Order: sequence, then structure tokens, then C-alpha cells
Amino acid sequence: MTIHEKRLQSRDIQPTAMRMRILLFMAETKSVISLSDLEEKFTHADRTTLYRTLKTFLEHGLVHQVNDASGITKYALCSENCTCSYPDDVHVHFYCFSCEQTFCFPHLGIPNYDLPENFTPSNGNFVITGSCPSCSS
Amino acid sequence: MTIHEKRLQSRDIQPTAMRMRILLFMAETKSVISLSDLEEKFTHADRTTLYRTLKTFLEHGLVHQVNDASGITKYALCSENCTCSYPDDVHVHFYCFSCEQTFCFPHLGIPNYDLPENFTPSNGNFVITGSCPSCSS
DNA sequence: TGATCTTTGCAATTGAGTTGCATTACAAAT
DNA sequence: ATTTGTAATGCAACTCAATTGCAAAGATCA
Ligand SMILES: [Mn+2]
Ligand SMILES: [Mn+2]
Ligand SMILES: [Zn+2]
Ligand SMILES: [Zn+2]
Repeated sequence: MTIHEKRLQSRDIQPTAMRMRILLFMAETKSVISLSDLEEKFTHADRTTLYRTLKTFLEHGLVHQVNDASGITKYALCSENCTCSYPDDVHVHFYCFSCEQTFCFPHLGIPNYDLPENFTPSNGNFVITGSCPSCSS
Repeated sequence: MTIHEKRLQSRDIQPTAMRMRILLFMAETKSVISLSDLEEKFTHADRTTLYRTLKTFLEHGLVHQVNDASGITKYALCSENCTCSYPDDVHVHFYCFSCEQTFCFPHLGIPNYDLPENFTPSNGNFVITGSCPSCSS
């Protein structure tokens, strides 16, 4: 059993061939990807399958979702011990408006905000927009 | 000249009747609204006009944009002296996944993050997701 | 094998966002 | 006041990411 197979099973995800390939791709590229990115990579697979794979990964806490200023939903692999809990497992992301790439900044956590009365937080989406190293020339 | 008329002119926005009405509505409701919200309120006006009004307001710094987990673009009036600069004029927003309302938390600023080399920030979108007072029962 | 459940593929739909273009309103110039 | 130019508005059509229904294929177990 491979490490990726174990990783799926530890999140209660049936390790099908398709899911293994997608997990492998995300682990290799180490980047924040969109459904379209998967479509470009897996030209043989159907869009719906890729879509539902991401959805399954998300629901089982294998990936976290990023809503950046592009309006396109993106996903990144969670760290091994991540439970996607707020605020500890939430971190900052960076969206480059030039190349439209999104980056994970796992070392940049978020403050433990003191919210107004009776607001109960459960998750966070913290995105800084700007120019990435490649585009800052 | 009304205070709202002055507010538009101070941002170099021609104060048309439509724009005045929309600004007035946003000032009255004091909430974060979407294009659809405007459509519901201004049933006589065309969707495109409302869309372009929000776009104009945004481009002239009269409103700021919020990208919450709903995937629907929302807008809120900026404070009088806001220049939408990062990080000083950026604040946290709260999205209730139950009623799908979004709230401004102007008193909750964002940290001055130490970004990795050559990442140049220009804006931020910080959203906490959870349950609002009305929905926390 | 046969029954059942899950996964995948295909097709169609939704809905927010956006654009082109014609029309109207407004404002400056004559 | 009339002309003329520019900006704003309205209408229609389009784009595209996201989503759903349903059928086909694959896996699991009795
Ligand atoms: Mn991340
Ligand atoms: Mn706000
Ligand atoms: Zn870039
Ligand atoms: Zn609520």
C-alpha cells in the first residue's frame, strides 16, 4: 500500500485509481489548483468526475478550499495532521492578480479574533492580493 | 446639495438619480449587499445599470468588495476617509453560512504580515465563516 | 452468479457576471 | 433655444464556472 493510498484511507476516502492520480498530482505540484487545472492535466477524464473528486476530498478534509479574488474556486492539499479547524488550521493565501496563481502560506496563521457577541466562527478564508515574485519583476 | 451628493462628488462620481438612490439604500441598510440584493430592491431598474453602478462605486473607492464563501460578489460602503489601502483600510468580514448574510467588522483590522521575499501585497480579503447571532439560536 | 452499492461519464441546466449596441438623459457650446 | 457631444441607462445576448440527473461501468459481498 502506497503512502497516498494510506492518506486517502485515513480520511475515509475509497482509494480509486482516479483519486490516487489526482492526489498524486496535487502532492507533486504542491500548488493551489482549480477544477480547470485538473481538466488540463487529465484530458482523458470527465470534468464531472474531477469536480466530484475535489468535492469528496474537501468533505473529508483532505484538501482545503481557497476563495480568491479570481472568483474561481481553488483547492490545496491539507497538511498530514490538519483538521481544518478554526483558527489553528487556517492560514493565509496569496493571490497574484497578474498571473492569477494562488499560493499557500502555511506559516502565516490568523489572529484569534475577538468577535462581537454571538458570532460563532467555524472557518476562515484569508487572502492577500498582490503581485508574486515572478510578476513583480 | 445633499450629503450623499457630496459623497459621490468627492469620489469623482457623477451624481445621477440612479446612483443617488443606490448610495442612499446602501447607507440606510448599512449592510453588505450583492447585485441580486439591488435587483430585488430596485425592480424597475435594469440589472446592467445596477451592475455598472456597483462597478463605478468600486473603481472610485466608494465601496469595497467582499468575496465570501457564497461565491457571490458583495459590496459595502467604505468609511468616509477610507482609501482602501493595504493593510490599514482592510478589515475582517463575517459570512453566516446559514442565512448567507455578510457582515462588516470595521473594528477588526488585519495583521501586517511579513510576506515571503518579493511578494507585494496590494489588497486583502479576510472572511470568517460561521453562524451569526440570529442563526446561532 | 446475482444483487447491490459506488464511482464514473455524458448531457443538460443553472446562474452570476459580463459585453455590445441602441437609446435616452444630461451638459456644454453656439 | 437649438445644436451637439458625452455619459448613463436599458435591452439582449453571451460566457463560463458550477452543478445536477441519469445511465453506464466498476467494485463489493452474499
Ligand atoms: Mn493553503
Ligand atoms: Mn467591510
Ligand atoms: Zn504572479
Ligand atoms: Zn445568519
